[in-house]
Amino acid sequence: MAVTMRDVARHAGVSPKTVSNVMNDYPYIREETRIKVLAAIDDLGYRVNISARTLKSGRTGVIALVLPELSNPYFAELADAAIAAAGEHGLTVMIETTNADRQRELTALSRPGGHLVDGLLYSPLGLGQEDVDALPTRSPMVLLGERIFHGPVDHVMIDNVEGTKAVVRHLLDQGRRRIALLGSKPTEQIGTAAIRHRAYIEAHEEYGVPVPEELAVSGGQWHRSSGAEAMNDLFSRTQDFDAVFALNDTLALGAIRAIAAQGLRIPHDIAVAGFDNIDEAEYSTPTLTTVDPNRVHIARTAVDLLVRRMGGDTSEHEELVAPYELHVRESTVS
Amino acid sequence: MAVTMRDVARHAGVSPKTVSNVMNDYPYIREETRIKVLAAIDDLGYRVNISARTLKSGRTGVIALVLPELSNPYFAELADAAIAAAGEHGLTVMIETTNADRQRELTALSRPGGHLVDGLLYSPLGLGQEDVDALPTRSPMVLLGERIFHGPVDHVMIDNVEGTKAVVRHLLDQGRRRIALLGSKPTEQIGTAAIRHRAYIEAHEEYGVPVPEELAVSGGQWHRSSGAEAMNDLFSRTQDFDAVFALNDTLALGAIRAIAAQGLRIPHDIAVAGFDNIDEAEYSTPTLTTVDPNRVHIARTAVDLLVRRMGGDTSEHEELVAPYELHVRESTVS
DNA sequence: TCGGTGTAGTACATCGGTGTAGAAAGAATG
DNA sequence: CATTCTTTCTACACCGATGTACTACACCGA
Repeated sequence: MAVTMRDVARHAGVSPKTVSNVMNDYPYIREETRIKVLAAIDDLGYRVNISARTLKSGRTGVIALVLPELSNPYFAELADAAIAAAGEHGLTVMIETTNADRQRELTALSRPGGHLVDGLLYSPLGLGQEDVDALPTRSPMVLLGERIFHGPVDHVMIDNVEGTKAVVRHLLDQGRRRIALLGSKPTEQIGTAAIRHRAYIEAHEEYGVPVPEELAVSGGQWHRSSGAEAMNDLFSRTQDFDAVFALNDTLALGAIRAIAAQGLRIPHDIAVAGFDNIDEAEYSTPTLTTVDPNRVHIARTAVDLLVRRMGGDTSEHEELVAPYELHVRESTVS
Repeated sequence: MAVTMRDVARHAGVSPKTVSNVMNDYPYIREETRIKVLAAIDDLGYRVNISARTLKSGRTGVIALVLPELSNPYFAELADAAIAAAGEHGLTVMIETTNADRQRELTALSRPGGHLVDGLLYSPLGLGQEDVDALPTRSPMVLLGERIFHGPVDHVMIDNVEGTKAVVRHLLDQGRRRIALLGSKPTEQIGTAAIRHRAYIEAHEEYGVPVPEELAVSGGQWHRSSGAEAMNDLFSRTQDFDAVFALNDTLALGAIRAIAAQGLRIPHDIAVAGFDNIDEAEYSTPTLTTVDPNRVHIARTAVDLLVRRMGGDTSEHEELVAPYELHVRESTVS
């Protein structure tokens, strides 16, 4: 059996509550006693039982991060950033993946594990605005991503509109006039794809450049493989385009692969740009022009907000947008 | 305040214990009573308090996965596989990252969260054989990786020796005779780097090819950036090599970048091979020849072992090696 | 009729901490 | 000297579930 507070108390010759007080930095403890207790803790290798503490105090020191999958570098890097940010608050992160499945995302909201965590960072991909009522109004939670808006929770977003416009403008500035769009989701009115798609159209309109509707290709799961497939799809229909804007970096990297396989040169024949600025974008061949949504900022902001809510802050819910940054690399300029 | 078992019991007109019995599928319950209780649970939206259950039963349904970082795709993909494997057993995964820092890896072993998890999947990078005594002998744990051997725990390993030999033999078979080694750690006697380095030497010896000691370059953190730097290092010293074996894929991808920057062609001038078979290896330009250590197998094996131990199995500790697979791609053959 | 077995449910203690109230001792105040 | 305050520590109940032990009843066979 594990060592308990009782054991420590006996060993130190004090009451269990005094041990508890020492552990929780209760101010009125004689230095001598504190040392005695700490020594006993050390001697016996005592560790608090979080479950017991939780039962009484209601706190676990754990927050959950719910996201689609870690295989996607964007989410992996976001998770790393969130873990680091949580660590600064002394919190541990429990990661749950949903594969972007709506049902699994919904159950993640009501898991019994809900009792085990103090708060939730929630990044759904399968939900939609109609699920807004499923969001918990009482337990602390911060929403990430673009599937639901104006929910009863704090929300940290990527600056999709301005970020997308910046990269599309950049392509237009390079003289590209036939920019294919990779990864669109024609059936969806909401979500990241729809928002970026609209911004892509708006950027065209600002420049008075006709929107090449026929160059929009849907791209499934936004993996590398979908990027390559979508690209090959497009090639089978037309060669009449001089740039590709992929809705995320993995799509773009898959596309680069497919373009190279056609024997075409990037950016000379076709310029390619993505979105996310994953680590890989800086080391691909060619390096990838992309928008950095500022993961570190997002993670830190989200965790800070969550911590505030966990602390009982009930002020108005916030909707925050992280500042983006455009990184111009080889795939669009030579 | 949340709904408790008492509330449900009162609502259903039974004792709290009966509610507990219903929830735990205790066989001797009248169908009528069961329905009454389930209805009450539904009515009140009751969810068990895991902490309370844990306190009494000692089980949480959560396992921890300790690894260096998620930004490294190898670990991210391993984590995904582990989460999936754990899910099949109804377990949730709590991920903890250590940045390969020895101290943080050691504290991860004794965190208070230790009470919160039923078992531990542990993948250290900073520890060494001298830390073998720090491993817990009592709580269920499965060791991953190559930093410690013959510990008091189960151990699932990559087939580093045969995997490395296979890829080096492949390079030699292609007629390459001056194979640079990227990412070596000269100061370390143990660990993945040392094992793969030795296997690289052995493969040379099997073929009677002299080992080009001067072509071994150390590579820090095994990131893309370190790969590029190491490669540039090497170029600044010599051009007398016709292949590069990078000790992992991210190093290899960084190296590919640096080689391309020199205006050299892959594999014509220099062949490149890696280790890990991350998703990216299949979509890089050129695609990367590499060894697949079989993450899915590793994750599933490790979780299965852990579940057995959590179930109280105290049989002899196992050391298992996952079967590797060599993937030959463009970076070594044209 | 009696005892044995199986079914259905309950009472109570308990897991390991922490909040609350308060006791004991000495210091400060009037 | 009595009173109040401060510091230090303790006793006890309780968080919410579950294991153990027990009651009660029905049914069976002898």
